[in-house]
Amino acid sequence: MTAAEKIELKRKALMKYFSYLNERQQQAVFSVSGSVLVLAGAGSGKTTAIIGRIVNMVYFGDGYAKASPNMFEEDIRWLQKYVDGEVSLSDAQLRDILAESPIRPWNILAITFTNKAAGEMRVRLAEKLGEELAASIHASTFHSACVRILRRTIHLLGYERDFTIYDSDDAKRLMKLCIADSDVSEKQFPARSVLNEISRAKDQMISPEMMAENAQGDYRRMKIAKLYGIYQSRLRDSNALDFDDIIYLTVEMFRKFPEELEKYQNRFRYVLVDEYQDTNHAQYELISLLTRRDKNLCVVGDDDQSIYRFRGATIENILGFEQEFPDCRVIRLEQNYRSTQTILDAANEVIANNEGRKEKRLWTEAGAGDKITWYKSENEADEASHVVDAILEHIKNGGKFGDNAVLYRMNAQSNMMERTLVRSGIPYRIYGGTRFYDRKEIKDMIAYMSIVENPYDLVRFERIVNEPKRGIGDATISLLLDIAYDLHQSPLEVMENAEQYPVLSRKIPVLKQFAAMWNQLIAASEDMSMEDFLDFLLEQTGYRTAMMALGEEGTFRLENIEELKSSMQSYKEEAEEPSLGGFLEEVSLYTDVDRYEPDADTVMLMTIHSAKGLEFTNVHLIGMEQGIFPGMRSMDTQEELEEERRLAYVALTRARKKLYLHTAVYRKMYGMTMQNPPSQFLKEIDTSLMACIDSTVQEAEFPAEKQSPFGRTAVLQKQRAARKSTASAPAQEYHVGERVRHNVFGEGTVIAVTRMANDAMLEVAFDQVGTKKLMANFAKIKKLS
DNA sequence: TGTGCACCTGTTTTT
DNA sequence: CAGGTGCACA
Repeated sequence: MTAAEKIELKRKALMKYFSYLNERQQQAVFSVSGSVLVLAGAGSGKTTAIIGRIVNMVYFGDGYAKASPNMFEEDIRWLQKYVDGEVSLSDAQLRDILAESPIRPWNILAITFTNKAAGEMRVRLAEKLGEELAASIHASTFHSACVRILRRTIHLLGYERDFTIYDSDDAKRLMKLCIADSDVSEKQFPARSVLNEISRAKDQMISPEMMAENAQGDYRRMKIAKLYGIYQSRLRDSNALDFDDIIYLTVEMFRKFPEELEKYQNRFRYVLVDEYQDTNHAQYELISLLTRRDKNLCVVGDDDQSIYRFRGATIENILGFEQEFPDCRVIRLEQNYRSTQTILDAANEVIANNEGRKEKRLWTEAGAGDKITWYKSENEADEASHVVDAILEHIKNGGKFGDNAVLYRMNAQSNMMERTLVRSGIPYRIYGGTRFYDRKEIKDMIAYMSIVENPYDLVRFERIVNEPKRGIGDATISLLLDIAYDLHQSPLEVMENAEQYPVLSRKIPVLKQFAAMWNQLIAASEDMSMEDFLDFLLEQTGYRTAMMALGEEGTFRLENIEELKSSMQSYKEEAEEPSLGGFLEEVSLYTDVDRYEPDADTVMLMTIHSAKGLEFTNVHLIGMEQGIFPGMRSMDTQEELEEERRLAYVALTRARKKLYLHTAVYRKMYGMTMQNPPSQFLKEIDTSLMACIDSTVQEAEFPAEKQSPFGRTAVLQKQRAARKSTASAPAQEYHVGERVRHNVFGEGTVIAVTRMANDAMLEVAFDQVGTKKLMANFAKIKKLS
């Protein structure tokens, strides 16, 4: 056997090992060294390929590209048998024969955007590689990776190691304080938009000084640069970082301290970045610094799914990758394992209208499948009941609620949908909106715990110093904060020494009292479990008493705080060295998508943005109208329109089997009724892929229809459909004791009838599923006579 | 300092 | 329509 043949044999064995992947995915798996761009279309088995790639690196190293012909005769025979399928070899045996300097797992850095994605990656790696090997692979988000680096090195930039992380709400509070102390008004410079500009600047690695320089002559930008400067110095005073700082400061630290960079280059010799289309410039810079020396960088992404431009993601990172890394390999994953060809055709057709993209065309072996359904409704109520109809139809055919997702462009659109689902007794969950950790009471608790950990945290201090009310008002707070800023002291110190500051004289007792409580909390935090400390805090601060006084609402809030305790418990179970500080850090980097439970058998409601990366058997896309999707503000520029189109592409490709598109002729928005034409994206889909169900009333528009022999009935049917999409008996006909049948819940007995405006609420004891409340006009129920 | 009412202004949000 | 904000007044 020649050397070339031996190498070939090794490669065949590797291909056999990874035969669960298609050819393109295998290419990605075997491209271990150098720079690699994987363009992974929606549903193309991207994650499977990434996991495979890491497994290959850890088990076999660069054994595919750099295979040596050195093998024992014995091994050759075994390998030949393995390739021919005559024998199966264990992972260990194969590694023995095939590995060429396998990569040590701790030399691999795998970066994702969400905690969920990172967690999933760790789980899947553990399945393939075993706990031990998987644990030493550094798989985390940009932000947690950088936080870890900064905990070690941030003192080089003059921050303390135990810095606090501010979320956007904290940042906004801080910015408001900055604006209040400057010579501009919040009217001209809303905190939100100033922060946005600062955020974009940090994405570009622009410092306050640089911004001021660039802004010469531009009044607005000069003022913003000034605010940026104040904001940064106050962050530093509070020993706090905002989300953008986490990346910005890491890059800055690496730029200023090459010896630190080198340490991390030695540690992370192989870097993999998922969702590369969503990276911003600073993140690009970070990756570029880390991989500058060894050049082992693999990025995976889909330019067509770049939907976070408004948050600073630059699609140019992925589009320009080949220019930045001229020797890179480009691998396209276009075979889709999720959707039907019909859905893919529609998605391909829509996205093909974009100019700035890398050509890709998704295909599948799954077959054409059902046509896409376009429901034309009269208004949003009608639209919602069409969705409900489709869901109930699916249930009737043996499907599950959890197979269905309702996706929309704006959170506000969920309202009518939610009401209609409630009335129909369909279980659902809404994702997005107010996150658990965004609830006021939770943030208050976090704030109390934060100032115990870090008394310099001015923003969290400001948040709770008068919550519950203690007679420390805005005027006092702002005086106190000014002193703290000027003396670089913590508000705790200022309060303890309140008598030294004449301006505070009238408030000395309350301030001293607060300081005493604060110190008491600090002491307690040191010798109590986290949960006990939370209870203690709730008592000492008077928060519990204040909540009790609020009645029902307060009870609800206290329940949420109780739930925070269970977060603490699960944190303690998972963390290596649990601490209050660690818990606070985890909480600050945690988001609601992490709470997504695909197993719950409920209909999922969410924005298209939050649906990215998820898949559902049936997707109901509501509000496919000009002005909503694409949104009013996105229709002016080509770039924004293309982003909306990518969003449409994401939405369409979420569906496995069935896709329902919905339009309504009239839609109430912001309290007024709008009349929007169907979305241009809908029109970009070939009509042959769609079946249209029209329940609008259009007599005036089609006078010809009236004259045809069937016209009258057609119009009548439409009118009936428009009025009510389900044929149910009028409310007044239901009485207690009557037997009814529900499409989903089966038969049952009416046990209560509550009359309402022009409907009635029924309580029905169903034989199989127990008692349900239904609106007589909306639920699909029928009297059994 | 705390409250209530008139006014205004509305995308999307992985960390 | 609805939540957030600013301002006037107690």
